[in-house]
Amino acid sequence: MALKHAVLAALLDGEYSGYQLAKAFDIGVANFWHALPQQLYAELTRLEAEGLVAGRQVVQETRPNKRLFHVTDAGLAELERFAAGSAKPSFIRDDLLVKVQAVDRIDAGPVIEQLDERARIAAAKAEVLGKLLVRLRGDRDEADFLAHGTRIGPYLTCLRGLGFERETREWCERIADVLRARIAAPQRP
Amino acid sequence: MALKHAVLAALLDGEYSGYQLAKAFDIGVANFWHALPQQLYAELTRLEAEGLVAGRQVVQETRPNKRLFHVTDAGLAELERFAAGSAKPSFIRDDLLVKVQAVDRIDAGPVIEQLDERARIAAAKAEVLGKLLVRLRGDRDEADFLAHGTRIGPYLTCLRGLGFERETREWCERIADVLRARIAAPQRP
DNA sequence: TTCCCATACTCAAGAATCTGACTAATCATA
DNA sequence: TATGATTAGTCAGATTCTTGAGTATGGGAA
Repeated sequence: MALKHAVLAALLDGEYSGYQLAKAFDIGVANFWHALPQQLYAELTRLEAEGLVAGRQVVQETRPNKRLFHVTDAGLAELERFAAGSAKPSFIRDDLLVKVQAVDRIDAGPVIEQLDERARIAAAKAEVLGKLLVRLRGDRDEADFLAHGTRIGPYLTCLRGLGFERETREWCERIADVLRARIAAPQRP
Repeated sequence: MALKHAVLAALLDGEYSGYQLAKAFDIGVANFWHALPQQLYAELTRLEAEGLVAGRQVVQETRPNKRLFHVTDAGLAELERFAAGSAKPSFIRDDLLVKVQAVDRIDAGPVIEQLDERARIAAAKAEVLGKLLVRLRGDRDEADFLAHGTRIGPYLTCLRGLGFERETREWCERIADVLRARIAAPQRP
C-alpha cells in the first residue's frame, strides 16, 4: 500500500482530478513517486471508499465532466500514521544500468546511444525542475523560503529530484565518453 | 522481464549460486537492481529452462549442496538483444520522499529521525562502494583502469551507486537541518 | 548443551504494477 | 474537412514483486 500514501501526499496541495494526478505521476512532476493513470483511478476509488479522500463532481460544458478530490481528516490521520512508521530504503532499478553492467561483454554501440539519450532526458527534466523550484518559492530566495515558507514539502522533494537528474546526466555523459574512448583507442590490458 | 536481464548481467562475472546472488541483490552490492531470494531462485529456474544459464551441482561436505550458474552463449545473445532495445527512464519511488512531501502537514519529528537514519545508511553504503571500487580497479588509478581494464561494467554501475548514495546522504542531512531549524525558530510567513 | 546464526533452498498466496484496448467529446492543425 | 491531440475516464488480464512460512544441516557463542 505505497501508492496510497503517495496519492494522499500529492492531494495535500489542493484539489485534483484523477486525470490531473495521472499527468503529474506519469510525466514525473511528482518527484516522489510514479504511477500510471489506471492505477491512480483505481487508487482514488479505493481511497474514497475508505473515506480518506472525498470527491466532488464538476460538470463541464466543453469537456467531459470530472471529479475533483481532496484529502479528508481521516486521510490526513492516515498519512500521519504512515509517516511515523518505518520506511524501507529505496533501491535503484534501472534497465540502462543493467546494460552498462554488461557493456564490455556485448556491443557497446547501442548502450552509448542510450546513455546520450538518457543524458538529454535528464538535462531536460533538471531544467523543468529548476523552473518549478523558482515558481514554488516565488520571489523569495531559497534560504528564506525554506526557513519561513508555509508549504515546503513539494519544494524539498523537488530538490531531491533535481539532484537525482543532475547526477544521472553527469554519470551518463561521463560513461558515454569512457566507452567512446575505449572504442577509439586500442585495448592493452 | 527485467529481472531476467539483471540476473544474466550479474552472472557475467563468474559462477554464482542462487544464495550468493540473492545476497548481492538483497544487500544491494549489485547496484543496478534489487530482488529478494525467492525471486532469484525462481528466475534462475526459468533461465535454466530457457537455456540462458546453465548450472552445475556442487556437493559439499559441511554445507548443503549448491548449484553454481553461469551464462550460456544463448544467454549472452539474449543480453545483446536486450541491450540493443530501448530502455524506459527509471523513476524514483521512495516512501521517505512521500513523507517529506507531506512533512509540513504532519508531525515532522519522525520524518527527521528517518532522514537522519537514511543519511547514516547512505553514508555506510557509500563507504562500502568506495572500497569495492578500489578492489575492482586493483593497483591502477581510475583513468587507466577505465581506459584499459578488461571488465569495467561493474565498476561503472558502482560509480553510479556511489553518486546516488552520496546525493542521498547530502539531501537527507540538508533536509533534516532545514526541518530542525523550522521547529526551533518561529514561523513567520 | 541449548540456542541462534549462516548456508542453501522451496512453496504458496497475495498485493502491486504494467500492458493494451475502449468510450466519447472537443479543439487545433494541416 | 479529415487527422490527430487533449480531456476524462474504465475494464480486463498478465506479469512482477512482496510477504510469510517451511525444510535441513553445521558452527559458534552463552
